[in-house]
Amino acid sequence: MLNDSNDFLYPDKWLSKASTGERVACELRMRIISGLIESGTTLSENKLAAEYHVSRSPIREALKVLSNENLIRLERMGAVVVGLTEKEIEEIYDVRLLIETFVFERLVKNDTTSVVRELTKILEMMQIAIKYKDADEFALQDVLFHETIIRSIDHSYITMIWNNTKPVMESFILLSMRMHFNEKYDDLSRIMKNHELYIDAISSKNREIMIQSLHQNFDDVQGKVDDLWMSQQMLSKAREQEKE
Amino acid sequence: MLNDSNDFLYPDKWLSKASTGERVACELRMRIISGLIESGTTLSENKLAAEYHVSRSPIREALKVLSNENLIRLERMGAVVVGLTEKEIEEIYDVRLLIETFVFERLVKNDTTSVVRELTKILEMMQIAIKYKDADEFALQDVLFHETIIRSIDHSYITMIWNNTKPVMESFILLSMRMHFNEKYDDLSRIMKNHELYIDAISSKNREIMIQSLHQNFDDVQGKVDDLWMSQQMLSKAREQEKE
DNA sequence: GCGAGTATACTTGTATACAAGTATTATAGT
DNA sequence: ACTATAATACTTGTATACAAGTATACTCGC
Repeated sequence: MLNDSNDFLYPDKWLSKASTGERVACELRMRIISGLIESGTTLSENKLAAEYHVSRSPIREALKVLSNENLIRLERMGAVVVGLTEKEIEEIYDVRLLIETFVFERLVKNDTTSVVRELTKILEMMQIAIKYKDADEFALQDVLFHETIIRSIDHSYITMIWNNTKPVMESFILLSMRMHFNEKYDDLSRIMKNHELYIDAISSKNREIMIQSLHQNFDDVQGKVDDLWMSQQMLSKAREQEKE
Repeated sequence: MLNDSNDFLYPDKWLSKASTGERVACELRMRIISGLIESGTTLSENKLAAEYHVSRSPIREALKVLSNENLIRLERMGAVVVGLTEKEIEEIYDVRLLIETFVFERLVKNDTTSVVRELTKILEMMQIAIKYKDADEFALQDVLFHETIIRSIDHSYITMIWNNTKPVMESFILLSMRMHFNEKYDDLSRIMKNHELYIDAISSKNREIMIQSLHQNFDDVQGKVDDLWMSQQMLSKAREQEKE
């Protein structure tokens, strides 16, 4: 049932040390964000357990996780899928803008050389990922880039917010990258340029550049949002045609 | 074992519709924040299950919740208590400052009359709570005040952040209020004045007043932090003496 | 044909059972 | 006395079992 038409969506190697529950959460998350599971669908623990060939324990765990991420709503009977509309994606980026701005203000008060060094390393990794056309790796490094910045100030509650938004963000970026990677090289170089700008802002502690970079980043995303949105629409149309 | 010296810390009536897992989470949260469970302690699912006379299922659920709130760290063997130091409390208020500022910027773009009306109602409830010296009710309404503001902009990810920080904040405020309520009436009137200021800022859409109010609020908290901190120290000293 | 009431099937929440793995402790050998 | 190895006791993760509650559907009465 699960493997009828699609392979697993989430990269296996990222799940090496994950428990069954985490694996299910990742898989469900991808299926929800990609639109394979439509908004409004009601998920039942029993059915999911049967589909994934596991017991209800890990399923319950996964549903709790997804509920925290606002992808589903746990109700009396069943978990209804909230999904990710354009609105939610904008809201996630609101949050990222908010915390990255906060982090920047903290960051510039201290020595930033070690962070800059780490970020530069990640940037080079991203370059390699482009070279070998590895969309997943590129997405991973992209997320890691921002995570590195955010964790650098050692603020447990900012980190908490990051931890809660990261999975959705990561999945979203992953899907976007897979769709774009082979077509739009312009986009990729723009993303790279923007990340360089980001590093510049941090190393020079220049607020202006920072804001410029953040907005640029947001614009980048906006395009991806539209595309993902369109692809979801297409998927759902395709499904409707199947039903006929 | 559990009821040897202390009654339950969390108000029973707030748990009317809660599951066992939620109840355990609330109780453990209060015990951690109050310092009854010291930082660094390792909690075992089995022992907790035995203490609370429930099975491991709800305990696991509770530990996941507390882990999300950054009160414990789930490790290979056991969950180690992180606790709430002065640093963490400041960090929570960083986050609240961050999101309430964001919310204000959104709020002033729309009609605020209905929110102001709700807030005014809550303020009157707080006044009644003072009149009847009901610290718990006062704390509840205080938290509800801020929740009302935050939820008013209907931003799912800001709401998510609130949901994740609320329980700790609520417990913390609850404990603070219980300690202060009967001693410092000055504090209470200051808090009330500040909430009025908050409402003024929203209804007049005045950014200056808003910032003033937020900072005032933070100063209020700072005092409470010191006191709670001291009380934790006292508790831990008392425990050491018991051991002798 | 239609409405009320009951029965059934499915829901979650909690308890228990089991398996795999890890730390600690005790014992045996040097 | 000390080290190494083995055994034991305790850890989590997953599966299964059971109970209480809810929605649906069917049947019976009108």
